Amino acid sequence: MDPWISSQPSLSLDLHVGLPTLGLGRHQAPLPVAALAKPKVLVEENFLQPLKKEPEVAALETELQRMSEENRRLAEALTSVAAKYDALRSQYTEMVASAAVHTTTTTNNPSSGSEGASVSPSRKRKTSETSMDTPPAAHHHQHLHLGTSPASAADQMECTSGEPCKRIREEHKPKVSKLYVHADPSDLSLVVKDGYQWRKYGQKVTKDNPCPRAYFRCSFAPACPVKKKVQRSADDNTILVATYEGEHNHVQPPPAPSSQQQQHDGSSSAGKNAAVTKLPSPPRQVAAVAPHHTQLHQQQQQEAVAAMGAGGEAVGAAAEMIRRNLAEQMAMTLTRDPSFKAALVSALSGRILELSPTKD
DNA sequence: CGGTTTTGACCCGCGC
DNA sequence: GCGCGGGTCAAAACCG
Repeated sequence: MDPWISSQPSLSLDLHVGLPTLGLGRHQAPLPVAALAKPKVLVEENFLQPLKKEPEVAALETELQRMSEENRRLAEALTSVAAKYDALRSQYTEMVASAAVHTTTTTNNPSSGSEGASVSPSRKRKTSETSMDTPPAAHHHQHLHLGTSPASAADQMECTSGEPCKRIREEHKPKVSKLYVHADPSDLSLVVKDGYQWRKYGQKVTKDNPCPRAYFRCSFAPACPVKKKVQRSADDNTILVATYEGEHNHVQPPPAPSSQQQQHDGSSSAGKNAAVTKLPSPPRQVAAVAPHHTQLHQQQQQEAVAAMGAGGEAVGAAAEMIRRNLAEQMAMTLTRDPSFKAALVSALSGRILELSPTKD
């Protein structure tokens, strides 16, 4: 999400009050020279101030620094969240529009009915991700809104669609999460950049989707149980659906040291998938649900703080990292917040009612 | 040369 | 029990 945030129009929330806190690190470089040149002057200047105000001013300055830094972070985070929300909303609107077209033309078997209609209706087994009974947009709605536990969302779908809730087996399945990534439709590779290193071990053409599904294993740690399935959405082939199973038992592999902008492409070690990195912009994360990411971001943040404490030139990068992770966590927290979800659902459902001309 | 991708074959669970 | 379909294996090919 990172580089495109900077390209977003500023919300002008950064008041720029006080000293440029993050610039302090950079300003510290020339400072020692001046300090060495005339350290006394600075002290004397302070002492020339009225004795009454001196501690107040110092305290205020400190407070101002802290506030401005906090303000800056919050502004960044807010910008990120707003941009994400905007992308998500536009994507959702697209899906709703396409789903409306599908549902008005065919009530059942919305996926063009080419393959699904030819087989018997009971030819549906696991209902792992795309069942043919419900409009595909419904799945997207579920995953967009119930990001944290799509498995339970699937359960809910199963129950609401009239079938018995026989999903007990999935209870003890590894954690399943889905990630929707906007990708170039001309790009045939099924690579989703998520910061981890993956090794492809299989590819299959599934029945309900003409696009093949790729199977990946985490190759960063040999014992890592996480698996990933990537497949293009049946309705919108510009969307890659990555399904994660399990949780990583290791930290996120560090980004390539030279190219910091590619930090989320852990699978770029192989030569061919460079096609994905050629995307004009980083893949827009339409709906991200990867619970394990939060921990890793926290860890990254701690590392960044540690790097910041070390000082030097890493301060800028560390601060950037902190802001980035802060924004990530805020977005994650928002998407996890039930009240936020409820508000989002109500807002979007209102939007649906507006978009759909007449249904009842 | 080591790691990754490709791809056909095989395994296994589920519905009938 | 059989067939279908998803998931995995493993050998060959590929790549840096």
